[in-house]
Amino acid sequence: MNDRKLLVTAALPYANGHIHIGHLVEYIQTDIWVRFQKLRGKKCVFVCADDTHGTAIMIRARQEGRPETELIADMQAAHERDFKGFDVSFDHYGSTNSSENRELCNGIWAELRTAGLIAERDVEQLFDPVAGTFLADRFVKGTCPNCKSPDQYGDNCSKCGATYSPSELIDPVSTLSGAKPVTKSASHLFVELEQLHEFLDTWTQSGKHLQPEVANYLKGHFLCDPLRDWDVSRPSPYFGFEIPDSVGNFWYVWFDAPIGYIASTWQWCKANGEKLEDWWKSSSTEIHHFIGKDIAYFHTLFWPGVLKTAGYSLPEFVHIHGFLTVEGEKMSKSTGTQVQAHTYLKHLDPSFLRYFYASKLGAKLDDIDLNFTEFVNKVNSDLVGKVANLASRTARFIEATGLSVEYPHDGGLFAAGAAAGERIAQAYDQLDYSRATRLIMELADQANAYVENSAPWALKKDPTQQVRLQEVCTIVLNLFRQICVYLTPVLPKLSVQCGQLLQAPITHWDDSQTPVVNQAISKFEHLLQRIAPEKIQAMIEESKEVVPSPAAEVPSAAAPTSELPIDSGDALIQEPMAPTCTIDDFTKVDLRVARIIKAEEVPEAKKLVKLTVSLGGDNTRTVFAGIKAAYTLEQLQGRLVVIVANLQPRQMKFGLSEGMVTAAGPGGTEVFLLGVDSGAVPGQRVH
RNA sequence: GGCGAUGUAGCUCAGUCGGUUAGAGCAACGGCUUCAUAAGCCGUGGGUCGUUGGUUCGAGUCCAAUCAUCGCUACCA
Repeated sequence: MNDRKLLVTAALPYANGHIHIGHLVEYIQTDIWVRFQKLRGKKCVFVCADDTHGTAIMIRARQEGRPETELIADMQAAHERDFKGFDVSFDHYGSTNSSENRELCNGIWAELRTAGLIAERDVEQLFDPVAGTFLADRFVKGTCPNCKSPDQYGDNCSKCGATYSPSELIDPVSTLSGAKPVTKSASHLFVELEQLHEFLDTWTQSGKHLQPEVANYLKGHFLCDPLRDWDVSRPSPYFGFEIPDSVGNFWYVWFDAPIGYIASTWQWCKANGEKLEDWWKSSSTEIHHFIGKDIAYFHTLFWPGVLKTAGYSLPEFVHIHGFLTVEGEKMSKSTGTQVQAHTYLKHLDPSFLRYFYASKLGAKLDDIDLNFTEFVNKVNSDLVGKVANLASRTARFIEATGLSVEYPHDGGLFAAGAAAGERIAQAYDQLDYSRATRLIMELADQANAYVENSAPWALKKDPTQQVRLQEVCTIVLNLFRQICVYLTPVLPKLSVQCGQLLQAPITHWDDSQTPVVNQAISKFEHLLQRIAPEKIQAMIEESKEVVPSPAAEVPSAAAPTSELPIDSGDALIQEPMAPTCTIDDFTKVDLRVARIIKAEEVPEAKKLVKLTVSLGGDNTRTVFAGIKAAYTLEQLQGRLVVIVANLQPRQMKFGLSEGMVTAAGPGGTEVFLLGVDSGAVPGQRVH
């Protein structure tokens, strides 16, 4: 079994955004596992690539006025820089936009055809005549055909929950150009996954390839019903690979993305004189995918189905991890908790995040939380106070003499540490890094206690104890080195530094089993700097996206300052301009100033607040607004707002809503009610 | 509301097959030490294992119900 090779992949980052600390959970988790396997002497190859295709890339490139290839090249360079900065050490980092990937897609496609899994049928889709492109569901808005709610996306209604195709929308509008889309029929290609149902049932439920929670989830959500056909083609124009036997059609990005794993391996093979078959079509190679829980479906149903059909090896295991929360909440740009990799690197040592994640990660797919207080405490206490301190408090004593010629008696400490190695290795192998780090810290505690009891600083002052001093330091530095060996997968830099200090590089896990003796040592230099809490603060500040607070908005409107803030164009890109409307269209909408006379909690609702607004006199309305997370009841009580007064009342779960309160912002805590300058009174119309 | 999970010390978590008095780290408190980056060592306090019921000689662990929290989703007119 030991000659088995490992091929490891992490999910392919999409070329539409930068790497942030949430992504890094996965890359660090995977990198630790790979480094561990290599340190144990396993043949292990770690490949990844940028995921480059799809409508989003095409649109973005257009907005930036440059070719897609330029956009994806820039983004890939940024991704690789970020990964390097965090010591994520891919053996090869490719791109899904490669000739290898195209060739593999062709081959796999042919196999799917031969197996009779591909069906073709027409799909009515909306086409934007101005932008000259078919519109993905998210690029179309219109009125729900079921409940007549306006401003709904193309696939389902967020109001009544109806699902439909974009072509059924009433008065559809392209969010790209604002043009009225036309319905065009296009031929789409589907993979009939249901034909593989039995195989997928067996594979996912075998208990060997997936975490039990995942197998359970698939069984309850997908495998209990017939599997739906998968639409894997998109009509031109589309940024991707054209399907060879279906001119004008391109593979959907999710078809060619996982094939990118194989393509990247192939590129690695070419560069290293290896054969792809040995890695993807051989029982002597175990394939391990590491992914987040959001893309479980693709990797556990569609992907095994494709591999099986095309004659490639199936993954030995798909390791699925949870998400990162920061301070107990989802990452957010406005609070600065969605820290980008390059921002982190400006302020903090990547080793710290690697260690912190390791100390929190288990094999389950629970989310992990980054609490900054805990982060600072843990890193400073464990890495600096315990581990680095071992070298720091002994190395200088024996800079002149070096290590003892023979390893002295240490009361069995080194042997106990060596014996712990198998338990630590097992924890790493099972992805239980929190256990591994806990076990390692026990060793550090014992080593520090040994320093305390041996009191080298006292020995130093006694000229008759110089040999003993050298022995004690030899022991402590070897315990330190043993710990560094065990931490090598997590902290490769510390491992190298330790190798330099003792002039004995750490190259194998078994370096933990034998002490280094009779050896000069290098001059001691600090290995790690403690985290100053101010650095965290600075990092968060830099990560905050400028979002004007409601409080700041009012004075700036009343008293314009001489310095205008620089506003990014992100909001407009996020939600493109609606098509031109006439003044008649506008006057159909009756906007009125209203006063919130009562704001009530709706206990069962997560987002809704029940408002009673007055338009003056006896004229009051009940309005439900999705602003619970952004405002307290006290803040709402009494204030003036602008409402859409002639909106058709809507029956909601908690009552009838007779209007809409206007607000800007993406939602959640970022909702900003429109206010009016003083002087306006309820009932006045907005012109 | 649907689906998935999770509730163990102030915080983050471990707790194997049901078995003695439920553990660790961090934080807190007291003492010691001064080699070390305000690091280290020893000690102390702190838990009705969410709640209720059940199975059992015995339940943190198994079963049922219930409550709470988190994620996705629905409800943002």
